[in-house]
Amino acid sequence: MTRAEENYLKSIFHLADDSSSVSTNAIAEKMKIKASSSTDMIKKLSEKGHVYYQKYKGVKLTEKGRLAATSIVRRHRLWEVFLVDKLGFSWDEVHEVAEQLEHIKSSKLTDELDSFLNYPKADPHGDPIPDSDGNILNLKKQVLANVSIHNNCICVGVNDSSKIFLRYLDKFKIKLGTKITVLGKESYDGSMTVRINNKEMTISKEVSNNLYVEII
Amino acid sequence: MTRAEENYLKSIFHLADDSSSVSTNAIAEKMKIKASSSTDMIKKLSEKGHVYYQKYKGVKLTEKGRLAATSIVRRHRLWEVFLVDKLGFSWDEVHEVAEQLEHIKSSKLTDELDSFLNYPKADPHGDPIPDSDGNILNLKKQVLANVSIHNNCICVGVNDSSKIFLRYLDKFKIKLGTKITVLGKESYDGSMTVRINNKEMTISKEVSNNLYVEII
DNA sequence: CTTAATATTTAGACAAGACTAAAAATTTAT
DNA sequence: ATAAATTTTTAGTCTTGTCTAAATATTAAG
Repeated sequence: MTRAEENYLKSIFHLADDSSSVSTNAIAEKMKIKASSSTDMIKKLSEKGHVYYQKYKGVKLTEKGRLAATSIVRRHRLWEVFLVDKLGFSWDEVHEVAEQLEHIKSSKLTDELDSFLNYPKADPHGDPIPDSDGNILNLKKQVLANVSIHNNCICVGVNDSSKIFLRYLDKFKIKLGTKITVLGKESYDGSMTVRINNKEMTISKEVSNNLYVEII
Repeated sequence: MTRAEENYLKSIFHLADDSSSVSTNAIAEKMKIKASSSTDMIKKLSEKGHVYYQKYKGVKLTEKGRLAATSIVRRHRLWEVFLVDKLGFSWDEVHEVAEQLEHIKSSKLTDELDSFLNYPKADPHGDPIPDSDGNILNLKKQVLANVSIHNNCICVGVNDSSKIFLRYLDKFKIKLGTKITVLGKESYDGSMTVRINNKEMTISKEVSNNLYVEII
């Protein structure tokens, strides 16, 4: 599997949440290449059994193709966690580097990394990390603002990755995996009282709208 | 700088310890490609100012080329340390994966990794890690067997990377950076009494011949 | 010092993956 | 239902990095 092939599979995967079919044009647009190049490669992927393809009718991943794609997504997201958690990258600096790291081929590497990171369930943007069999947990990721009172949840990502917001989070030591308990909500301004790191604090609607959490 | 170009520079660097010149044939042999391919690429590298090249006379790295080469070597060796120290790879499993990781381009990544690993001076094979300016510390790496009595040294690598030997080292918790004090030597069989991890032990000539250390 | 052996380069070809321009199929609109 | 607009595919070209076969330099041997 070449790097180019991997990128095509990944793009198709991202374009087709459900198992709907994707046009060669849509692929080209996403990958910022010309449609003719896309058509060419799709033919190759089809011959190799990674996609179903009928002229003018678009493509769908085969099971084999889906597995390859989730494997790439798994690597990408694990590396993103690594960069943020271990190397102190901010949540908006990771994508470009992870685009490169995702192509490193070594299943031992991927699995040891997973273990080293303590089997994270989501990347820093809150997107779920597929397991090594290609299963993707449907994280009921939601914005903190929507969590109702008395619920416990963990931080799984951000909606806003601006420097200012990330600095705010740093200041209060809110990061991936941080546990948050919702203690109260103020209907007047939407502000919220929460317990984070064993300290109570009040956060604005703006903040709670930009924090993704998963209820536990 | 393409991946292929990087591999050529790395090979030239490894072939020319001193600044002697390297034949296109030697490069081809090292890289397991044909001599004609090597000649072709050398011409390109020469045009780009990475090597000095005169037909039939071999090549030398320019300062620019040397800098690029050490940067690749730096990345390779840092990743090797990461794989062994953090992900539990054994010392003979790392090379192939590091060959891939060394091509990831992000100076932030390299420098943060260096910091995360606590600025290691040598990779798991005892080879020195260039700094970000391309300086290579001349580690006076030597086999433990040659260290004389009363000296303190730290383990910087192995000469034998067989599973059995590595298992032996694991058993006694000897790893990269482990401090070793030479307490005595037995001239009869070359065995050596040492203090490792605050415990005295005797190691055979076979072992001390296969452990690289640096005197401190 | 001339020839044989060896090392190196040149010339021409090929696969991968991209491109442009043109042709063909499909969809939309009248 | 047919022409116009749009989407998709085909055909041919280019670059990168490799190869084989042939040509040319260099080195070694008598």
